Amino acid sequence: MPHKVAEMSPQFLLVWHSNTVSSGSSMMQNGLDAVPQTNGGSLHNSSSNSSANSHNSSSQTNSAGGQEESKTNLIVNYLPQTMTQEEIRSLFSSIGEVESCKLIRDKVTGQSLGYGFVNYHRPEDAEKAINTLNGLRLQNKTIKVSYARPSSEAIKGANLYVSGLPKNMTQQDLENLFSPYGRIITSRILCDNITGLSKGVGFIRFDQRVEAERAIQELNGTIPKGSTEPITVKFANNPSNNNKALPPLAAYLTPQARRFGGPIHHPTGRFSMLPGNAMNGSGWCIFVYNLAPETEENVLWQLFGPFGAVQSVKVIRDLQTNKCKGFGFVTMTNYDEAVVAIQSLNGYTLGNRVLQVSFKTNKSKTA
DNA sequence: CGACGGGACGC
DNA sequence: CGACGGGACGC
Repeated sequence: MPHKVAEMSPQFLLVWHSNTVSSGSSMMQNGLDAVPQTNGGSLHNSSSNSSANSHNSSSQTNSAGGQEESKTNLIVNYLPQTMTQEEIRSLFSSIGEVESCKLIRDKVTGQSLGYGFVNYHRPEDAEKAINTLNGLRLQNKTIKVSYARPSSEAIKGANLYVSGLPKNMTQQDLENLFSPYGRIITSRILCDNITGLSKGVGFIRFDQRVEAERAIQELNGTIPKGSTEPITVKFANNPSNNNKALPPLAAYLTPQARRFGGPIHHPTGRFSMLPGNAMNGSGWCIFVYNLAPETEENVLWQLFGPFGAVQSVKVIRDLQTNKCKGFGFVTMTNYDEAVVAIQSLNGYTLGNRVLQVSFKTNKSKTA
């Protein structure tokens, strides 16, 4: 059983909080908050969605369309904005051989739409990817990994916006209210950021458009049991027709600069501890020492992902035993984020081992 | 105590 | 009144 981050000492579990899209700037000044890990050894954020329930093996009974659901094809949601297709491939390849990988980008701007597809050769790898990568924190996001449904027109536009909910209604209450009308993919109740109290507004995403339509017909204007106010149920706004803060021209006049996270700050001459060959042109290589023999790549993703853009991770194994030789490497895109990760994770207790984390040096057995 | 990979230009 | 953290089906 591989170690999970959640099993580590809680006081060391650091999570990156930032509202800014990672642009490689002054991230060191921003706060790192210690996050008390609720026990359980799982990073899965089951409170924010319900898809796990919907994708049990029992749900493989085909729904109306009669389409067989793929057991190798995954949809990945809530990806960090800067994450590239190759980084996604790198992440999912840590589980097993990936057949194909596709990050969905805006057709005109080229910006990531924050989701993509990963298809494995083997169903067991897809299952393992869900078990180990769903809920993984990467930068300021918590990714979601679930089986992709067969693509069809029937599943599009099935997201509902619900308002007028009683303030004491829970996510589970909301699901109970809507579940008679179809298979719920995600649900959410919006809460005030400060008070944490419900805003009486939520979202329900159904599997099928027709399910959403029927829920509107049946529930819009009705008064939930125990409430006095009728709820409004309608289709959610389409994010592509966003009326958000004007996405000014400048934003996609220089998409390249953003894609690569902005200028890299070379520490040359300004610091006594030079990373030296830690920088390999497209990232900063970090050495992680004192990993347990059973360590798998996903552990490194869990450790470093919250601190910023991770390009790749590697657990070094003995060729005969296939056990980790006690160390590994992580390549991060941005120097500032790498520094914070090193400062935060060096000395971190993983299991019963104290990690040593630093920029990679030149040391090697043959040199 | 221990400690820094490995694929591999090839169109 | 309200619009997610977060553009969910191949952009």
